Amino acid sequence: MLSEQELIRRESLQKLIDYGINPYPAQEFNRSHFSSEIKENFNEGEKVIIAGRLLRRKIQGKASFGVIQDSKGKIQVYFNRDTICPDENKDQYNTVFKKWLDLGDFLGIEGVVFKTMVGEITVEVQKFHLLSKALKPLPMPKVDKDGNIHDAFNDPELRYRRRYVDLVVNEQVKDTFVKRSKIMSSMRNFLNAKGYLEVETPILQPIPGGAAARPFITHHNSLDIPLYLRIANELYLKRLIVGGFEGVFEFAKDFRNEGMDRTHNPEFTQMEIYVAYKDYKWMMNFTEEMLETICLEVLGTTEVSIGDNKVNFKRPFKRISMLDAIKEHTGHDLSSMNESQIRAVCKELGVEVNETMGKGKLIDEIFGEKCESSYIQPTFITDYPVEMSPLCKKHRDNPELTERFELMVNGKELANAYSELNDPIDQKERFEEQVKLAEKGDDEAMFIDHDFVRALEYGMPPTSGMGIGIDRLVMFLCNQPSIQEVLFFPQMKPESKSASKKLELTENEQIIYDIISKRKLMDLVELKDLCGLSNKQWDKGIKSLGKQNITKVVKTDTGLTVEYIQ
RNA sequence: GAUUCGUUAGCUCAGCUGGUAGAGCACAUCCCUUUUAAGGAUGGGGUCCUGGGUUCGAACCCCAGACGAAUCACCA
Repeated sequence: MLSEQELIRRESLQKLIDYGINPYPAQEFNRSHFSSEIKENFNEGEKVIIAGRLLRRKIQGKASFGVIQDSKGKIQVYFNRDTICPDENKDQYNTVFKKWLDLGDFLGIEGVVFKTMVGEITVEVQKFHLLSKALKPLPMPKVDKDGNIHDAFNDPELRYRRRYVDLVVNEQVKDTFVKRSKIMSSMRNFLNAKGYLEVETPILQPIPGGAAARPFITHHNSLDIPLYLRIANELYLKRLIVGGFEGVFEFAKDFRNEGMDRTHNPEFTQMEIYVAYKDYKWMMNFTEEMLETICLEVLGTTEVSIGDNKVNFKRPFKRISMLDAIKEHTGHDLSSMNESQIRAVCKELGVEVNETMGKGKLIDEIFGEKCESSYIQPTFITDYPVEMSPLCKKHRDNPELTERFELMVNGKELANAYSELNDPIDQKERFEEQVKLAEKGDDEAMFIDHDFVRALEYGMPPTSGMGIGIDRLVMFLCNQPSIQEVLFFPQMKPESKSASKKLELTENEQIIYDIISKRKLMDLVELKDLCGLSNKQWDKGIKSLGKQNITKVVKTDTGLTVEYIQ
């Protein structure tokens, strides 16, 4: 069902066509300037050709002001009837411009730059060309002198579902995505400059490996096998290190079939990098250098506001081992405790645990509950328990720990890195432990990837690998509280199809219709009784019939009568 | 998954104790030649999220459902 405004626009469209104007012309439109160039280099009297969307229009008789928005911003345009129509025929202004154009249409404009009396840089239109007609009205937010936004288009659901509209009317949304793109190219440039190779590895994987997560599953018809959408690309990148590359990285879309909230989308982007002959200590230096460089390139500063916090990405970042972090925050030194002692600590601290958790998992729980959220400034948490990290080398000094770090920022994990496990026999055993977990019902335990073990058997040099969540990094650097704000098209439930046409009468309407269409005219109360419907059903039915112009309720001296309209 | 709040015109939102739905912007008609969110006059526009129920009467009360947001839980 079209709204009145949409119907009017379709009529205007037809009138334009009848008048001989093609509302969707094919040919290229050559511009001389972007809006920003005109404003940055004001040059009174300069002839310019611009193009964009008509976003505001104020008609005041023979003159009108408008605003054209192009990809670089907005600029005011001035339409004067006698400039546009120097001859007798004033159609171009009076009819084409005033009556048949609408807000949202794309126009090409040839004109001259000047400043209005109020001092705003403006293009006086000499000729305008319709480049594309818009049939739906855009929301029209306005900003007043005090910076208040009126009629803001700010319903998150509508904004995400119609991101194209969001981008047109909310400039700051565009800024976020421009920044996202800059962050990614800055990171890519940094990695390329270090001499590492950007690669692409399979998204459809027969064995989803490299992380603990539930995968999406699909099916390949001609092979007749299940395939999984990748949850990580770690195992493939490490195969490439086996193959002899010095360093490889990939910006990877990963997919995890888990809950959605403001920090989790089913598909998200991770950058993973693996560098031969390095360890996790080297990777810490590398990571902080990369992040500092990106901040300076994209923001011009290492200082970032994230919510109420000020975060500084200036090197060096704080480093602390997980056990030291726990000691610092709880006063408990777990380093020499056994499992039952740690379990007692959990109880004392009020950390919820269950019987299936081993020593490592207990330590991880304590850290997650008591420490994680307090690391606002970038901090490397190092040396995780071995059970939590089946792809990571055991610590050189302590076999219960691994050479692993996570980078915490604003109380959240941003990056995760290892000295990669390259002992094939150890790797196979760790996989087998995961299988035992799976048999116990852990639906996130890893599958055994025999080919990956085989690759390690051919020999992988010592390697350090790191994964960094791009969406989360963008959230931090753009100070956005939700992942949906940094994804163009966040996953959403499908729109309901309740808009399905209701041309036919409902059951209740049909009952009323059957009676009144034979009698043509009758008393309302009598009709209602004859129908035998409940009050609500009657009320809805008769109102709906009235709206569809099938019946009409007429008030008379004696009461109400219902009339059937042919 | 739990709790709370919300869903009314194209957009942003009012709508009291239940009594036939309102405003601003946008739209339409007319007037207006340099305006700064908003010039003037007039007018049109509604599945009050959906379905039931209570009631003489429901946008409003009750039940069920859909969708969304926030918080929490779970999860990287």
